Amino acid sequence: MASLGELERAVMDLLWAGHEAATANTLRDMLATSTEAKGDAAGHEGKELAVTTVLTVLSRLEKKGLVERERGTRPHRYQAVSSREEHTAELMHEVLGSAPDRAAVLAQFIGSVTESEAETLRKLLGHV
Amino acid sequence: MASLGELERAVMDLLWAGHEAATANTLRDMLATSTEAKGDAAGHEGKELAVTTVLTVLSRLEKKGLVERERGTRPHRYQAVSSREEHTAELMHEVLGSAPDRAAVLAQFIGSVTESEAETLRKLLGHV
DNA sequence: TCAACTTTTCTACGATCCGTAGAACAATGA
DNA sequence: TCATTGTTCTACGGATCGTAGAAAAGTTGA
Repeated sequence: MASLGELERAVMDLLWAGHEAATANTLRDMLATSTEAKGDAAGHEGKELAVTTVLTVLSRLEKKGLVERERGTRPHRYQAVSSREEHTAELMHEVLGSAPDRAAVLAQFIGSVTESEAETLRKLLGHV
Repeated sequence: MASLGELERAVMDLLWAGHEAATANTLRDMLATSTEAKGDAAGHEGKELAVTTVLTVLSRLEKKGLVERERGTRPHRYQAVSSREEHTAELMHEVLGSAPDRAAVLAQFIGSVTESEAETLRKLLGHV
């Protein structure tokens, strides 16, 4: 109930990266130039999208609770409801929460974490 | 690229729970009775599905790499490729992996973990 | 070997989601 | 008030999923 499409994700990435509230037009331009000019790998973006397209995805993202907009200003300004980190962590909890044996999942999870991440975790858990 | 539909999930739950390889017929019966007779909350299951329906989802799950089948025996027998825990942990890694700042996500994640889970994690990380 | 039955594969349809955008409507500025 | 800019409505095509019939393939008792 919170999976994103490719364009939706691209928009969230911009909102998360930028980040102050942005208008649909700004986002359209950003989408047109982002990841472009790299000439390298699969140039995902670089398409000149119609503004209505951007507005549609923004509405959908709003409905999903990922984005909120200021309706006061005229060109509405959109921003992410939570940071990418919060959102991602929340997703992780969602995934974890759907399991009957959380401890076992955590064990499995920790088992395949890089050493540096393990170190990060140890610090975060600050075992006294 | 690994999100499951409602029925697909129900089938995986059975394969993960039961858990020896099962035939499509067995699964159909299990789906019909599982979560039924509870008369309580939303009785999700309890539908008598057509066997072909079950076979279809099993094929799709196979294509997704979540299920494998023994083609030798005649009623093919299906089983989960990995345990629910492995799968869930993998999903968590997938979610985490898509973030630029993994450490920040982990911090956020740890921040909202229950104390008992924090304890579990400390043990798993075996300080020192 | 053949008919009857079981199992699997093929094909398909409706619902929902997502990318995409035109048409229509609303606000704003001159 | 009119032209411009921004927003909402409506819609369509592709993909995924629940659902299952039709057809093909395999199995088995006689």
